[in-house]
Amino acid sequence: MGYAENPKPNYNFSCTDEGLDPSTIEFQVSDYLMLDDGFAVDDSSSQTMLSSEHVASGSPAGYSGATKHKNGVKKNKTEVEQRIAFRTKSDLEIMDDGFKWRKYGKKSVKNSPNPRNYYKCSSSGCSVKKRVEREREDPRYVITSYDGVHNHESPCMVYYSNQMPLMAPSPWTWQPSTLQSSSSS
DNA sequence: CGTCTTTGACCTGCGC
DNA sequence: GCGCAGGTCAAAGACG
Repeated sequence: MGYAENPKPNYNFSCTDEGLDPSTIEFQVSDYLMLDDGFAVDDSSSQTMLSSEHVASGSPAGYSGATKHKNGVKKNKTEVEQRIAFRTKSDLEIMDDGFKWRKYGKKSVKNSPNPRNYYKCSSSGCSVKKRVEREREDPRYVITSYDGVHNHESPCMVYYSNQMPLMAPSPWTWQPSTLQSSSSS
Protein backbone atom coordinates (compact mmCIF):
# COMPACT_ATOMS: atom_id res chain seq x y z
CA MET A 1 0.00 0.00 0.00
CA GLY A 2 2.98 2.14 0.47
CA TYR A 3 1.83 4.33 3.31
CA ALA A 4 -0.17 6.57 1.10
CA GLU A 5 -1.40 9.73 2.65
CA ASN A 6 -4.87 8.62 1.88
CA PRO A 7 -4.59 4.87 2.04
CA LYS A 8 -8.25 4.12 1.72
CA PRO A 9 -10.96 5.65 -0.40
CA ASN A 10 -13.17 5.89 2.61
CA TYR A 11 -10.66 8.02 4.40
CA ASN A 12 -12.80 10.95 3.52
CA PHE A 13 -11.34 13.00 6.26
CA SER A 14 -7.92 13.04 4.76
CA CYS A 15 -6.47 16.47 4.57
CA THR A 16 -4.42 15.42 1.63
CA ASP A 17 -7.21 14.21 -0.48
CA GLU A 18 -6.99 16.61 -3.33
CA GLY A 19 -10.38 15.71 -4.64
CA LEU A 20 -12.05 16.25 -1.36
CA ASP A 21 -14.60 18.91 -0.98
CA PRO A 22 -14.83 19.77 2.69
CA SER A 23 -18.35 20.94 2.28
CA THR A 24 -19.47 17.47 1.40
CA ILE A 25 -18.13 15.81 4.48
CA GLU A 26 -20.71 14.35 6.74
CA PHE A 27 -18.79 15.11 9.84
CA GLN A 28 -19.39 17.10 12.88
CA VAL A 29 -17.90 17.10 16.27
CA SER A 30 -20.89 16.77 18.43
CA ASP A 31 -19.15 16.29 21.69
CA TYR A 32 -15.75 16.09 23.12
CA LEU A 33 -14.30 14.94 26.33
CA MET A 34 -11.01 15.74 27.89
CA LEU A 35 -10.03 12.64 29.72
CA ASP A 36 -7.24 13.30 32.14
CA ASP A 37 -5.73 11.08 34.72
CA GLY A 38 -8.91 10.62 36.66
CA PHE A 39 -11.00 10.28 33.56
CA ALA A 40 -12.28 13.72 34.20
CA VAL A 41 -14.98 14.87 31.94
CA ASP A 42 -15.01 18.35 30.62
CA ASP A 43 -18.57 19.34 31.12
CA SER A 44 -18.13 22.79 29.73
CA SER A 45 -19.98 21.74 26.66
CA SER A 46 -23.53 22.89 26.62
CA GLN A 47 -24.39 20.10 24.26
CA THR A 48 -25.54 16.71 25.33
CA MET A 49 -22.77 15.38 27.41
CA LEU A 50 -21.34 11.97 27.28
CA SER A 51 -20.77 10.21 30.49
CA SER A 52 -17.63 8.26 31.10
CA GLU A 53 -19.71 5.17 30.76
CA HIS A 54 -20.55 6.19 27.26
CA VAL A 55 -16.96 6.59 26.35
CA ALA A 56 -15.92 3.46 28.09
CA SER A 57 -18.82 1.74 26.46
CA GLY A 58 -20.45 0.40 29.52
CA SER A 59 -17.40 -0.04 31.60
CA PRO A 60 -18.15 1.70 34.87
CA ALA A 61 -14.52 1.75 35.74
CA GLY A 62 -13.63 3.55 32.57
CA TYR A 63 -10.21 2.44 31.44
CA SER A 64 -10.03 -0.28 34.00
CA GLY A 65 -9.32 -2.87 31.43
CA ALA A 66 -6.08 -4.50 30.67
CA THR A 67 -3.61 -1.68 30.98
CA LYS A 68 -0.70 -3.91 30.39
CA HIS A 69 1.64 -5.17 27.79
CA LYS A 70 2.31 -8.74 27.05
CA ASN A 71 5.84 -8.44 28.33
CA GLY A 72 4.49 -7.55 31.70
CA VAL A 73 5.21 -3.87 31.54
CA LYS A 74 2.29 -2.27 33.18
CA LYS A 75 1.34 1.16 32.09
CA ASN A 76 1.55 3.40 35.05
CA LYS A 77 -1.36 5.68 35.57
CA THR A 78 0.91 8.68 35.56
CA GLU A 79 2.25 7.68 32.20
CA VAL A 80 -1.09 8.37 30.64
CA GLU A 81 -0.46 11.87 29.55
CA GLN A 82 -3.77 12.71 28.03
CA ARG A 83 -6.96 11.15 26.91
CA ILE A 84 -9.37 12.71 24.57
CA ALA A 85 -12.68 11.33 23.56
CA PHE A 86 -15.18 12.92 21.30
CA ARG A 87 -18.31 11.94 19.56
CA THR A 88 -18.81 12.60 15.92
CA LYS A 89 -21.79 12.24 13.73
CA SER A 90 -20.46 10.38 10.78
CA ASP A 91 -21.25 7.49 8.53
CA LEU A 92 -17.61 6.62 8.55
CA GLU A 93 -16.01 4.98 11.49
CA ILE A 94 -12.57 5.91 10.31
CA MET A 95 -11.81 9.56 10.06
CA ASP A 96 -8.42 10.63 8.94
CA ASP A 97 -7.26 13.17 11.49
CA GLY A 98 -3.98 13.74 9.79
CA PHE A 99 -2.17 10.87 11.42
CA LYS A 100 -1.63 7.43 10.09
CA TRP A 101 -3.16 4.67 12.16
CA ARG A 102 -2.62 0.97 12.16
CA LYS A 103 -5.45 -1.21 13.28
CA TYR A 104 -4.32 -3.81 15.78
CA GLY A 105 -7.48 -5.13 17.29
CA LYS A 106 -11.19 -5.40 17.16
CA LYS A 107 -13.33 -6.39 20.05
CA SER A 108 -17.00 -6.69 20.69
CA VAL A 109 -17.78 -5.12 23.99
CA LYS A 110 -20.49 -5.84 26.41
CA ASN A 111 -23.52 -3.57 26.46
CA SER A 112 -22.83 -2.60 22.92
CA PRO A 113 -23.84 -4.34 19.70
CA ASN A 114 -21.08 -2.56 17.86
CA PRO A 115 -17.49 -3.75 17.95
CA ARG A 116 -14.73 -1.56 19.20
CA ASN A 117 -11.73 -1.00 16.97
CA TYR A 118 -8.24 -0.38 18.27
CA TYR A 119 -5.67 1.63 16.41
CA LYS A 120 -2.08 2.61 17.03
CA CYS A 121 -0.25 5.49 15.50
CA SER A 122 1.85 3.96 12.77
CA SER A 123 4.58 6.51 13.23
CA SER A 124 7.66 4.90 14.70
CA GLY A 125 8.23 5.86 18.28
CA CYS A 126 4.74 7.17 18.74
CA SER A 127 2.59 5.05 21.03
CA VAL A 128 -0.64 6.97 20.76
CA LYS A 129 -3.65 4.72 20.61
CA LYS A 130 -7.11 5.30 19.38
CA ARG A 131 -10.34 3.48 19.98
CA VAL A 132 -13.27 3.82 17.69
CA GLU A 133 -16.74 2.53 18.28
CA ARG A 134 -20.25 3.40 17.36
CA GLU A 135 -22.48 4.73 20.01
CA ARG A 136 -24.74 2.10 21.35
CA GLU A 137 -27.85 4.22 21.54
CA ASP A 138 -27.31 6.11 18.33
CA PRO A 139 -25.20 4.29 15.73
CA ARG A 140 -25.06 7.45 13.71
CA TYR A 141 -22.50 8.71 16.18
CA VAL A 142 -18.98 7.47 16.42
CA ILE A 143 -17.07 7.68 19.66
CA THR A 144 -13.37 8.13 19.19
CA SER A 145 -11.02 7.94 22.14
CA TYR A 146 -7.40 8.98 21.89
CA ASP A 147 -4.91 7.71 24.39
CA GLY A 148 -1.72 9.66 24.72
CA VAL A 149 -0.12 12.49 22.85
CA HIS A 150 1.73 12.30 19.60
CA ASN A 151 5.43 12.97 19.87
CA HIS A 152 5.56 14.10 16.30
CA GLU A 153 3.82 16.53 14.06
CA SER A 154 0.85 15.50 12.07
CA PRO A 155 1.83 14.90 8.47
CA CYS A 156 -1.21 16.90 7.63
CA MET A 157 -0.20 19.87 9.69
CA VAL A 158 3.33 19.74 8.38
CA TYR A 159 2.10 19.62 4.88
CA TYR A 160 -0.15 22.55 5.45
CA SER A 161 2.19 24.38 7.74
CA ASN A 162 1.85 27.47 5.65
CA GLN A 163 -1.79 27.08 5.00
CA MET A 164 -5.00 27.02 6.85
CA PRO A 165 -5.97 23.50 7.78
CA LEU A 166 -8.63 22.34 5.43
CA MET A 167 -10.34 20.20 7.96
CA ALA A 168 -11.26 20.42 11.51
CA PRO A 169 -8.11 20.48 13.59
CA SER A 170 -6.97 17.30 15.13
CA PRO A 171 -7.65 16.90 18.82
CA TRP A 172 -4.00 17.52 19.49
CA THR A 173 -4.52 21.13 18.68
CA TRP A 174 -7.43 21.44 21.02
CA GLN A 175 -6.07 22.87 24.17
CA PRO A 176 -8.29 22.54 27.22
CA SER A 177 -8.22 26.28 27.70
CA THR A 178 -9.34 26.75 24.19
CA LEU A 179 -12.12 24.33 24.66
CA GLN A 180 -13.21 25.99 27.80
CA SER A 181 -13.23 29.45 26.33
CA SER A 182 -14.75 28.41 23.08
CA SER A 183 -17.54 26.48 24.64
CA SER A 184 -18.45 28.99 27.27
CA SER A 185 -20.35 31.70 25.57
C1' DC B 1 7.26 -6.86 -1.93
C1' DG B 2 5.84 -4.18 1.82
C1' DT B 3 2.17 -2.81 4.60
C1' DC B 4 -2.37 -3.21 6.49
C1' DT B 5 -6.52 -5.72 8.07
C1' DT B 6 -8.57 -9.53 10.13
C1' DT B 7 -9.25 -12.61 13.79
C1' DG B 8 -8.54 -15.89 17.38
C1' DA B 9 -5.88 -16.56 21.40
C1' DC B 10 -3.71 -14.90 25.30
C1' DC B 11 -2.98 -11.97 29.32
C1' DT B 12 -4.31 -9.06 33.09
C1' DG B 13 -7.39 -6.51 36.22
C1' DC B 14 -11.52 -6.39 38.70
C1' DG B 15 -15.76 -7.90 40.90
C1' DC B 16 -18.10 -11.43 43.29
C1' DG C 1 -10.11 -18.38 43.76
C1' DC C 2 -12.95 -18.06 39.70
C1' DG C 3 -15.12 -16.04 35.92
C1' DC C 4 -15.86 -12.10 33.09
C1' DA C 5 -14.55 -8.29 30.36
C1' DG C 6 -11.33 -5.51 28.08
C1' DG C 7 -6.87 -4.77 25.74
C1' DT C 8 -3.02 -6.58 23.05
C1' DC C 9 -0.38 -9.76 20.28
C1' DA C 10 0.78 -12.17 16.28
C1' DA C 11 0.04 -15.16 12.29
C1' DA C 12 -2.26 -15.39 7.98
C1' DG C 13 -4.34 -13.41 4.20
C1' DA C 14 -5.42 -9.35 1.27
C1' DC C 15 -4.27 -5.44 -1.25
C1' DG C 16 -1.84 -1.83 -4.00
